[in-house]
Amino acid sequence: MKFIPVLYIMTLKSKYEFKIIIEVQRMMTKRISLKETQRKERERLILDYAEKALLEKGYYDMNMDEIAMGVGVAKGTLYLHFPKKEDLVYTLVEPKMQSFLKSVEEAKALPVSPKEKLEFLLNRELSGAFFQLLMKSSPDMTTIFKSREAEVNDILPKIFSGIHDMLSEGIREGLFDPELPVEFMSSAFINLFEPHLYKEMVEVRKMPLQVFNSHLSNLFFRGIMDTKETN
Amino acid sequence: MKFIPVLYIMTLKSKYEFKIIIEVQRMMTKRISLKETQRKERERLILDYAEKALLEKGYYDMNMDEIAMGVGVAKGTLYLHFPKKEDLVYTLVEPKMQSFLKSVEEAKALPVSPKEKLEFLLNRELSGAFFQLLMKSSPDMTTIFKSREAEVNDILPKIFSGIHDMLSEGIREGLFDPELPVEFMSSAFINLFEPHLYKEMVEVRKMPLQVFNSHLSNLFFRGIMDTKETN
Amino acid sequence: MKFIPVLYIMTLKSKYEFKIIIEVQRMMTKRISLKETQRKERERLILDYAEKALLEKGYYDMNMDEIAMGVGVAKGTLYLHFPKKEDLVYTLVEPKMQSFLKSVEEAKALPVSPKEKLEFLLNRELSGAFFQLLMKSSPDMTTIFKSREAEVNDILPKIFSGIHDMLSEGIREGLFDPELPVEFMSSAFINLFEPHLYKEMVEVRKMPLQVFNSHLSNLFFRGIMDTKETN
Amino acid sequence: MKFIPVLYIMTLKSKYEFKIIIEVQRMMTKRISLKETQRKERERLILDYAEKALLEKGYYDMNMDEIAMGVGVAKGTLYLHFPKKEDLVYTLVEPKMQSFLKSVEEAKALPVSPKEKLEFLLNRELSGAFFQLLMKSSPDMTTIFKSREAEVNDILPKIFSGIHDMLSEGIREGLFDPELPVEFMSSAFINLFEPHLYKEMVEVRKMPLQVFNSHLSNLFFRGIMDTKETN
DNA sequence: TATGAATGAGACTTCATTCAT
DNA sequence: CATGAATGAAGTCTCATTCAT
Repeated sequence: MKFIPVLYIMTLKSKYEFKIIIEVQRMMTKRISLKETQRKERERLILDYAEKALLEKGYYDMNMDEIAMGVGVAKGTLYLHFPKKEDLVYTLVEPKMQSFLKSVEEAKALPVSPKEKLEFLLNRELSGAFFQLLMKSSPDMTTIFKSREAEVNDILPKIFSGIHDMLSEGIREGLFDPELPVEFMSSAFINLFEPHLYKEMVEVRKMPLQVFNSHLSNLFFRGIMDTKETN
Repeated sequence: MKFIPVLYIMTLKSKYEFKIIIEVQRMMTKRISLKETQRKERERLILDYAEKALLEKGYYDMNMDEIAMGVGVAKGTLYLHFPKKEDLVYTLVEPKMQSFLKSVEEAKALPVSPKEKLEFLLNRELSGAFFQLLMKSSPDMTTIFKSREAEVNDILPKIFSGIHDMLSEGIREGLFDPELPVEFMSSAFINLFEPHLYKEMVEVRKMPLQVFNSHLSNLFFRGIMDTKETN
Repeated sequence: MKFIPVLYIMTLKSKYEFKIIIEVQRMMTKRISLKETQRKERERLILDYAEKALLEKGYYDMNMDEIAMGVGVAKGTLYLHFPKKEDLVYTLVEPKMQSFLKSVEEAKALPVSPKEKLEFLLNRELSGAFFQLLMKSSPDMTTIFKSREAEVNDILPKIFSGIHDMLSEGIREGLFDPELPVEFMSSAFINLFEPHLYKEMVEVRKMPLQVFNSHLSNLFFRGIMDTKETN
Repeated sequence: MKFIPVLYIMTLKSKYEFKIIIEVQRMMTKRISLKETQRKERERLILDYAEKALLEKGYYDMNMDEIAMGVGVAKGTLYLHFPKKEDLVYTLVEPKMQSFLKSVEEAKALPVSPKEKLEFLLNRELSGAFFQLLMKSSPDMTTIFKSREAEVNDILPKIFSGIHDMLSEGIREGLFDPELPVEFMSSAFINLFEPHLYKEMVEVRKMPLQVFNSHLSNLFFRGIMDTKETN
């Protein structure tokens, strides 16, 4: 059992003491909980809460106090897991970049056409992991990532070159317009993961994800298609 | 005993089932009570220092840096106790107003003559709590308390009307001069708490408080006495 | 003719220029206006405006910008007349103290009873010059006057001792209660000039000044009267 | 020509007769125009520097000290031009939104096909003013603009609906794929202004702007083209 | 190990005062 | 002389981070 006191006193005029306990129980208390498991779990909780906060408020408006309170741990505990605010955020972003990279590599390895490879990537990553790109795009993140330049520069270029390869392959196979520079295509492809369109269509207008994906994929592939092949 | 737990849950992750127990209790656990005691002590230290500073220098010339330094804590610590400078000062003034009001009400309830009621009030409050009136009188305070208008307007009018009532009672009973407007009397009575006279006589010239009080009370009651009654 | 541009632009969205001229004409353009006269006049305007501001807002909430704007001169011009904000305020207060002192001395010299002397003083100064005492009482002023200690200490003691003398005279003549310390009486007398009572009665409740004065004088003199004389 | 003189007289001494002349005129007097020019110039310098800082570091990492230093003025001077940090940034963003809106309206009014209208818009605004969208997209900006909600909500919806109209027109004329929701198209169109692609291609890889534009326009219009019309 | 009170650097902003025009 | 833009010291307040318990 764990206690999570979440307390926000608005204007306390009383001279008396009080203690508020919010008792949080897990849905299933399986008791397999070794210390390390607990640690991981808490880390998960922190990261989940932080992700939401980051997306909603941005790096600067999300503060450590709020996260500690939201997760139900002390601020000090946060710092046991993540020595810097920056670390917390980077820990959030890094696995998303890794997962994206993994998807890129899986896509590349598929025994299908380049177009289908890219569509696979789009389907796989659209719904969740394009997070990092949002992050990378925010000017804040640029600042934050400066201190992680080495690590970031290990992952992102691999992602870009993977995409680049699939697009080049498509050009070589006469599928994609050879007059469009590959870099242009790849940047535009990356842009598809940009969260605004997704948010607007899927979250606000409730367009089913599959429909959204198919529109997006149509838009892009028609756009880069080699139209001379139809002649 | 009165408990005011004000709970404001901001955004709790919802993967868990919540059971909320609001357990309100007096200081019992040693650990907590110790901390809480320390907290109170520190708050006392801050308030004491701030009161001195406020009286000596006024609201604007007293600055948070100086208070922090004087108390021996960091600036941030001050803000842990009092979110705004204003709050610090208001916390200083509010209990004095409350105490004054309480004394007024006690005085009113006494089964003695109006004159004795007012004398009781004078004796009770002269030595300490007339602070608020100094405050209210300074033009700064008027400005500062604008944001606390509601609270101030809850207390002060009660004080004034309480005094007004006792004076009216005295007039009806033929003790006080009916030709003096009650408002005049009550303003003059309030003026007795003005700290200059007190400071000069009691603090500077070391007049015993009781002597000071009796002079003051003499001065006032002779002043407002209905002299025609002797005819 | 003089131009006083008083301009407060709220949210200017226009890309165009504009100039606003407020032309202020004197009621009677006597053209006797030597430079020095103009200078004096402006100084008068500044002081008048500053006095109002000081009374309404206190020392810190009244700012030089506002005064300059209110008077219709540039901020720099203010500083030609008064090198420091402090100087401006002191220039405001000083003549009031002087005038008060003069009245005290006139009162003392009158060939009438001490009570009548003090009543003369009350009548003379109540309506205007008790200003300085308000000032002296505000904690701000204490700070400000620190830099003028020498000057202030030249005037105020004379005032107090003048009043002291008249009261002592009254005691010697058997008019005032010999059991009340003279210092107590004099402080209480000074307190009569405290502006709250005046404001409340005369300004808010529109009590005629003469009535107010007579009440005040009644209150005080009955209060300090030697009641044994009636025996 | 439009003049917006907004006059707010705060408390003018009333011993004088006033004649108020509101004389509105264009820059004529050399002196004033000189000063005004200087003012404008300095404001330009500040805005330029701030824009750079904002783009590089984001709202929170750009600080007023740094900008003042960078521009070579004192911090106070900054606040002479822009009362709040927010104002500085909004002043940066607002004209870009306005210019974009204007371009949208011009585009709509052109006597050409919807596709050509949108291409005109793309050509016109790509190189400079898509700034606002970057801004609007950053989570910070969402926060910042909360205080300007009214103003922002006056401009942005007009932009979106203008684009929406041109796209709908295109669908009606059988140019654009009727199976793609207009909202999808318009969001995708807006996305074209997203600065990453531009930066990468034009600024980093030095692709000529016209080439970049033509690629972009190709990509988009092929993407949304109604392909069934060729049948 | 977990806590949360304490810290203090640093951000924004104000305003008395100066000074070039 | 008069002006008012420019200055910068100083104040309030926030929040990432530390550390004694």
